[in-house]
Amino acid sequence: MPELPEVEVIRRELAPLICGKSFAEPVLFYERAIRYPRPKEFSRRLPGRCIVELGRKGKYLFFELDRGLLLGHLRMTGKLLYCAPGAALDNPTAPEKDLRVKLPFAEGGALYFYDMRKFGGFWLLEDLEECRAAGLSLPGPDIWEELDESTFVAMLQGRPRARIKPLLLDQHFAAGMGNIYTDESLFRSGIHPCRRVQTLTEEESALLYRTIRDVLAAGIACGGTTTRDYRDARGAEGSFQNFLTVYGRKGEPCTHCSRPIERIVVAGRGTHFCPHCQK
DNA sequence: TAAGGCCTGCTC
DNA sequence: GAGCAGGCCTTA
Repeated sequence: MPELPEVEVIRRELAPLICGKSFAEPVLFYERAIRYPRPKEFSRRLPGRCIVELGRKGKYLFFELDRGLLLGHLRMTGKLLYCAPGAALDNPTAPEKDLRVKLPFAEGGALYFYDMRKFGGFWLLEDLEECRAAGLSLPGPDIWEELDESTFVAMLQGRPRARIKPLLLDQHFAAGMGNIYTDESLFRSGIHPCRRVQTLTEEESALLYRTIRDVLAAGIACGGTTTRDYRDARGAEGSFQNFLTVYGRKGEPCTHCSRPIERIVVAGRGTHFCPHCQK
């Protein structure tokens, strides 16, 4: 599922391809993928608006327009594929399978939004003030772009009672971490996912920050993690799944101590860890 | 803090 | 054929 590295890979691929282009009339195959405003209003307002810049905050894509802002979120199974003018769409499955929205450009070419599970969607805002009306609560600081070590450690100190894994997954605390990269970061830091933040030493908090950065950097360098559905904007798979140490490896030997990896449920999420190496 | 809801396809 | 997978919102 797309987490920060996957969304960042897509952003980097798409930016040079679509910046400067203007949207034409969208084609909605699944209207509920348009979260705000109403689908008809969305289709009326979007055409003619030009993409100035493609940004990212947490797992949201920010299409900054000459007027307003288009937000996109892929949730679990969303894919955003770019098709150049006159080229065949390089969809690994059938062209129509799971296609929810087509966003054509006036200059030719189009973005295709696929989403098997229909969780992802788009919000068209005139400005950031409109978020509340759109039912959006914007994420906290991006953990890759907007937080340095001392800030992150101080933020942790402000949440002493929280358990570390649910806190890392809280997008309002810090944006970008999902289940896979959180489990990997905690294993590589030797920290048990259920630890209360107040039991972490300052050294452990700092190590966790640096480990998170290393893991996210590796994920980005690998083009993301494809456990099942994820594809980048060209339809290609990532390769970080080949370097996972705990996620999806229940029962397999720990890469460090060879004892079996365990899977428990923490705050409703499947959580993979090594009980021997993570304290 | 925890749960339910949104979804579909795969696993048991 | 039920239950699980999970990001993020809402509700309790």
